[in-house]
Amino acid sequence: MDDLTEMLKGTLEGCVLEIIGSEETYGYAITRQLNELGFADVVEGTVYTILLRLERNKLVQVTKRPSGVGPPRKFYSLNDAGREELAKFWAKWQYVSSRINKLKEGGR
Amino acid sequence: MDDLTEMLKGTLEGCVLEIIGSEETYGYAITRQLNELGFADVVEGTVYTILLRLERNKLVQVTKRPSGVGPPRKFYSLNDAGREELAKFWAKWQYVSSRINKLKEGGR
DNA sequence: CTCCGCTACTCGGTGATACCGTATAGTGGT
DNA sequence: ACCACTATACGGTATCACCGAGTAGCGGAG
Repeated sequence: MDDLTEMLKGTLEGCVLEIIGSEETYGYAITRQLNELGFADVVEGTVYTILLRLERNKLVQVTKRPSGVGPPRKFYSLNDAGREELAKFWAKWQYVSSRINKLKEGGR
Repeated sequence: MDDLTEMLKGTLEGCVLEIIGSEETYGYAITRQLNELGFADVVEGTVYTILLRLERNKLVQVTKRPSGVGPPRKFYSLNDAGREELAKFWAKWQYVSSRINKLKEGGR
């Protein structure tokens, strides 16, 4: 599958929110999860920029813990604002994807 | 539904391609179709930038015709490259939306 | 012991895209 | 004469994913 970056705009951040929401985790591991999920070309730098943005926007709680196999990890979990944002993301996704699928099926 | 613009990045162009692919039409009418389809906040300016880009990328054939109710209209139809691009768009959409839905259903 | 590889995060800069506001212009109604 | 609707163009903006280089900790191969 060739370049998906443009189509991921606005959705990748939501995916990261979902991953954090289901389990407290950290940037490097999130990148690996996204890769295994099929977003093979997503690299660390991209995920870290998203995480820093989430932190700046106060949607996550951050805890730094030593790793044992490398530098310390920054663990992220959602706060109330983050959970609200996640819910809004899925509502938008539901809305947009249903309209696009309707267009695809010739719904006009 | 609040602001969808970020989520439409990378998909709105595909939607316009689909609309053009199903019927030869012009910018103003495409905007109205998108609005009726549920993308209520998409305005003319946005559609015209997409159309100019499609033209620049040689994905469409353009014919100018008088209107009778206003200035002349530029009618767009897909050429071979445009049809190919449209097929690629739907393949990408299928790929991305299925992965995101899997993530949503807790597929990890 | 030094180099390499894997883990792990930061940050400045780039390119693509949708959006906004404004301008231009044709037609018809008041 | 003005306004509303139709119709297109264009310069500037914000946001986002991406890229590349840098920093840093740990363990194993040579």
